[in-house]
Amino acid sequence: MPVSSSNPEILEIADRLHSAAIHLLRRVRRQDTATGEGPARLSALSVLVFGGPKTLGELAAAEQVKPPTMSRIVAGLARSRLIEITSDPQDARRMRIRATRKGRRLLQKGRELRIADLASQLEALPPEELAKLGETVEILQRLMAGWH
Amino acid sequence: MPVSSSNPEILEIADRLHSAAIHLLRRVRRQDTATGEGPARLSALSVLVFGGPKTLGELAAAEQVKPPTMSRIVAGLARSRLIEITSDPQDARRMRIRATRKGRRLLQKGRELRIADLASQLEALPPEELAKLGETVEILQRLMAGWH
DNA sequence: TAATTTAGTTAGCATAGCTAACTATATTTG
DNA sequence: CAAATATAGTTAGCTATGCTAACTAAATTA
Repeated sequence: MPVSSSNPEILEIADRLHSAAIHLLRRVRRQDTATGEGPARLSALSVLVFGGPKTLGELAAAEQVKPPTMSRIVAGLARSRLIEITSDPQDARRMRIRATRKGRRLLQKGRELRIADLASQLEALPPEELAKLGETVEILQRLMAGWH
Repeated sequence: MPVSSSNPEILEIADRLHSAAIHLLRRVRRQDTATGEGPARLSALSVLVFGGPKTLGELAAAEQVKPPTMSRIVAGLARSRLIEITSDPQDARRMRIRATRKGRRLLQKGRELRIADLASQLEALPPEELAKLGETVEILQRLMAGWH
């Protein structure tokens, strides 16, 4: 299916959606400095907290990075005691990586800062626009659940 | 107004919106490798293409990075002939930085790849949901225009 | 004119991405 | 069953991107 066949209206919406996502994340990312961890570590930790224990390879795939990159991210998280590593008894090559209580707490705190910042901005919207936003985001989430 | 007073409904919407933005950008970013330039350079170039010529300090502020960081990003873009640097005749300390034709072409190409990818995914939506998405994104854009 | 402020650079550090080459463990196959 | 192959992760070494501290040069202020 050639993408160039998209009609101009869809391209216009895609363009605005793309731009909105960029500006939104640029804004909320400013809260992350408070956690003391870099973006790659926070993102990997989030996968572990919300997706449960993973091997290094699974984590790398989820984050769309190569294994050597994830290897160092995991090393950093382990050094900060945010994750725990055990070896798989079925396969000694694999590592079992999971978030520690400290890791879950730190991620939760960082998340709350981002969400609270965003929510405080959304408060400026009139109720009916807010409701519409909520419905639309659900549409988007359902759509994106089928991606990859 | 303390953010912690946001009602749970707004927090829920903020959370979903945040998550949707993350997954959307993670998806479209995969197109960027085709440009041969890194994310910081593409983003700075985008500011120049859509916002017109800037000084280094203005660029750094727009990208929310410190001047030394932008200094190297600009050096990289100049080495690839994507931008052009002249000195301000009014103030010899300032640099006037602008995108070259090559820079505009490269940015446009990368943008098209992202937008086309996103648009092709949006085609799966029924027309009325697509229309609703378009309206909601406009609401978001108006809201975010007043941020910062 | 001298002091201060402003714009940008340089040096040096940490994080985050990659590929190529390696080790160690599993699996497959002759 | 032993040898070949495949798989999981690490190490080494490169580039890019973020920072702070300390610097140069130019403009402004006292």
